[in-house]
This record gives sequence, C-alpha cells and structure tokens, in this order.
Amino acid sequence: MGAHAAEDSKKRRQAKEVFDEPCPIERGMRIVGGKWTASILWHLKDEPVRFNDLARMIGGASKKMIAERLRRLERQGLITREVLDTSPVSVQYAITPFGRTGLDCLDALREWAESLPADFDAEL
Amino acid sequence: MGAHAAEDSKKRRQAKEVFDEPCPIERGMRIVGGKWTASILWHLKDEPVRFNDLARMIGGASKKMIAERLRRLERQGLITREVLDTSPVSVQYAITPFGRTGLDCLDALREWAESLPADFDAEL
DNA sequence: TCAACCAGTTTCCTTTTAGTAACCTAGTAG
DNA sequence: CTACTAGGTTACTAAAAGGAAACTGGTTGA
Repeated sequence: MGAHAAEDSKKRRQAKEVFDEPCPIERGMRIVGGKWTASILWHLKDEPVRFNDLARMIGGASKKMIAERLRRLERQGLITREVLDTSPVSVQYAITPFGRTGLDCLDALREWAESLPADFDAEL
Repeated sequence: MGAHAAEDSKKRRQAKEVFDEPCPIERGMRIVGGKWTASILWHLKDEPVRFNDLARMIGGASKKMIAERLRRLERQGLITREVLDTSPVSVQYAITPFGRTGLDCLDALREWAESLPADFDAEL
C-alpha cells in the first residue's frame, strides 16, 4: 500500500495519501475473491474440466454462478475456454500460467485457513 | 480442498465429495476477504492506530464500515481494542500475533496484485 | 458560549450479489 | 417419439452489503 502517517503538533495522525482507490490487496480480492472463484481455480489445477463436471464438483454453486465466474476468469486471462468437437459438444476449461500464479498465492490463504480450529466460523 | 474426480465408463467425471460447505480458501476469504478488512489490517501492521485516524487513512470507507470490520476482527482475535484514559477518550486498535499471520498470507496476494498492469481492472 | 474533536451508533436508502427455476438449441439413446 | 445429455441463458426474487448523514454524549480549547 505505501501511505505513511505523520503526527502533527497535536499528536493527531494525518494520512498523506487517501485510499479511495483500492489498494493492491483489495484489487487482488476483486479478482480472485468472488464467491466460488477460488474453488473453480482450485478444481482446474490438475487438469482441464468441463462445464457440467465443474458444476457437479462444486455442488453448492448454481450453473449461473459457475458460468459467470468462468466468463470473468476467462476475460481476465486466468483460464481458457476450449470447445471440443465431440458429440454432444463439450467445453473444456483450463487454468493458464497466469491463473496458476493467482492460485499459488491463494494457497497461502488456504494453508492459513486450514490451520484454524474447525469451529472458528462459529465465532463470526 | 481434497476432493477427487474419477471417470466412469462414459468418461464422465464424478465428484466424490460435494462442496456445499466452504472449502478452506472460501473460509479464509470470509475472514479476511470483506471489503476494507485487509486495508485495516495493513494499516495496523506497524503500530496501533486510533479509530478516527484509521477512518482518515482509509478514505473510501465510512465510519460504519470501519466500526463493523473492527468489531468483527476483534471478535475473531485478529486485533485488540484498548480504551486509553485520555481526554477525550481514545481507542487504540492493534494487530495481534494471530492477526499478523493472516496479514502475512494476504501479503502474497498483495505482491501478486502489484505485479498486474495498472489498467488491469479496466478489463473487468 | 461556541465550535471542534473523540468514538462510535442509528436510520434510511441504494447497490450488489446470489440463488431458483424455467427455458433453449442441438445431439443421442432407447 | 420421448427423454436425457451438454452448455448455457433469462427472468425474477431474496438477502446482504455498503454508503451518507445525522445524532449521542462527553471534553476541551478559544
């Protein structure tokens, strides 16, 4: 982020920069932070997956949400969409190298969350 | 996450587990993923900060949001709230060791987001 | 006395997000 | 012919999130 605070004569801190624009963490969150986004990326980590397979794997998400996230991730270049000439046609989604860099840094978050007690959410 | 997919005789993948419960990444997101949450943590990284100072530093957020996030982070043990016996009373928020572990893993996300082109958001 | 600062809370309102269910085109199995 | 598959889209609805501004109640300095 990079803003500094200074104290004035009355020991009141003043922001030298104001963060009305999202700081890098917030920007990152807006890319990979959407509901189901990380799950989708995760399920593509080993091999390409087709649309309905993904929908089945991520049981809680509707097809609408899956489709929305996939389109967004594709626009951003984190995944690719490939239509296979099968019958009936199938569509395969695969993670890109760039997408993998995003997933890597989500992995730190995963490890952290896994270190939490199982009932941590109860305190929210 | 840890679910596996297997292919059946028709090459259709089947999820062995269904993720209606949030996977670790989603859990982590629900803790530190809220709007302004990461910014708050970030601004506490070096020294304790008082409420209004924080509100001034994070210019885009309303006091309501700051207060909400602070209370949540305190309940979860990522920060502490200390009322100082000054006049007028001031309240100091500080990051806990646990909060710092969360911030550390957000740092990976920050680095990733900083490596993105400045106009990346325009593509969303 | 008046204004300003502290740390919030409250109210009201708008926007965003997510979810359901139905529907669509086209191919295929029985 | 009918039903089921794939890969979505559309319409509608409910819920959550976020924001602006006013307000509390006490303190201090001009």
